[in-house]
Amino acid sequence: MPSPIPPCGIARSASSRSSAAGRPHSAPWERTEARAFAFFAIRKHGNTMLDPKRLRNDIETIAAAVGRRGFELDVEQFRRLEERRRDLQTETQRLQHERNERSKRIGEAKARGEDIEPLKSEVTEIAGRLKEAEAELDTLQAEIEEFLMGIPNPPHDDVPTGDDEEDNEEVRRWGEPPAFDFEPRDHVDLGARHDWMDFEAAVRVAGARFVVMSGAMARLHRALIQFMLDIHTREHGYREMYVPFLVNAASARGTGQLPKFEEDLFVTAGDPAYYLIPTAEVPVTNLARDRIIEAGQLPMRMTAHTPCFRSEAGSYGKDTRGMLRQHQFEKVELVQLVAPERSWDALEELTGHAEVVMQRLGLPYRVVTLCTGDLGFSAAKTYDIEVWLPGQQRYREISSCSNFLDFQARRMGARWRNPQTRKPEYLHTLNGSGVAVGRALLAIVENYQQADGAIAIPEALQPYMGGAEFLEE
RNA sequence: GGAGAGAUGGCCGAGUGGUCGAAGGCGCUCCCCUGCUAAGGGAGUAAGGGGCUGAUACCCCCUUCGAGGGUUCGAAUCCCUCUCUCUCCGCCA
Repeated sequence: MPSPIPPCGIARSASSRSSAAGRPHSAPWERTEARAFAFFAIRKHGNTMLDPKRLRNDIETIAAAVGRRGFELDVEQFRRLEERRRDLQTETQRLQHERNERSKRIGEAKARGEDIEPLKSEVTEIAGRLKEAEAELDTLQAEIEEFLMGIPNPPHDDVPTGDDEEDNEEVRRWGEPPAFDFEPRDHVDLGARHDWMDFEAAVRVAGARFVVMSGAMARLHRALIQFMLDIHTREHGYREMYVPFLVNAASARGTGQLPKFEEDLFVTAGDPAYYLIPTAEVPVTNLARDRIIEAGQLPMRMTAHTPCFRSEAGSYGKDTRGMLRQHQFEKVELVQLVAPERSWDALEELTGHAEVVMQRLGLPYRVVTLCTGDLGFSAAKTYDIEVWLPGQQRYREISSCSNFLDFQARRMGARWRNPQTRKPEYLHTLNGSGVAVGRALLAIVENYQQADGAIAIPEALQPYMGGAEFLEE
């Protein structure tokens, strides 16, 4: 039976990036959403973001790995909880068995026309004890879930240990920062020409962290989107997707925005609430939620252009000038769903796909491996692509490419059927920006600026701009 | 917004209180037959969790028929609440 999901696939994660180290996490049990999800996880998938079996068998290794990201896993606490859980669960199941057996016997006795009253009172007594045991077990399991939910994805061995972006490891550079024989301006100054970028208008219409673009600049923005989508669909084998920009809570949970990072999201007022997507990763990766995908359909490579909405809570005062950090921006996203053994290769490929965009645009960039302190909560490894910004004289993130292994798949129930075992198993998810449109735009403006304030158009983009070599009007 | 119907395994679809984890079909796996192909015959085939174990092998057990709660000795089946889907009407594109 054909899956409604088209064959294709890559993924990324700016959102999941919201960090393990950066933000103080509130304890899960302090939030009702976390509790609700804990039950959800138990009932729906019976697991959490980490493989519970692996935790039981090899908790020391996991503790050491997440310890590298500054996360202290309380091994003793876990063992205590687990021991109690095992006893309680065994007892509960014993009582359930007892009840089932005796109820069955009542049915048989009744069929024979015997007196069933004494049997009934017996089962009633068992049911009473069972109810208590079940309630206690529920409470305990919720507690364990809360404990597990707070554990980040153990970083891959390759990931350098570090505190913040200072400790990220440069992998490679491409291109040379342009040498200007004049003082380069930033995109805010350059964008003021012809009202190409109007931040004041945006404040009147919406507020801070928005932009209004007009004329050739608006067209350039649109051209970039077409350009990127064409590359990924025609050359890299991705299927173009159009997806909802508002998602339900289950999807926000699936990719990890909820429950921990709710304050990063915009939410609608109605009931049920919708969440404005902070990245296309959310609707696209969730296409696989609660599904079993046939092996022949993997790898699934999907690309989507979407707006992204972020509250940017906690980044007050950061990057307030210009359009580097906005509440609304656009992105062409790459998402891949792959068989587990393929995911590390897929991460290299996916990162390469994003790099092609940079190279075609002639934008100097470097690739860094995020250190443990900068790594997003759900990612096992992330490459950031950073573009050179003459206005800031430094490299800034323009794409973030991550392998989540089975971390996301586990919590959203995204599986594939392993031909070897014939069993459904969790698949691996990846995603990456290919690339952020707004940031690509301002990178072009700054890197292609002329002494007189004119902006040249990268050659590869000219066909998308009616053949023009400079932004006009 | 008004009225009605429905939600069952990878998919379709039976099933109105016990022997139903669930008929049948499709799909899939293995075997047989057929000189390729097509067709045919047989067997098997839900997921999650726990226990046991060197074991992701057997075996035993528990849970799950949209979600949650209730009635009952016993619930896919009865009751309540919620969510979603479909059809018709209205409304708006």
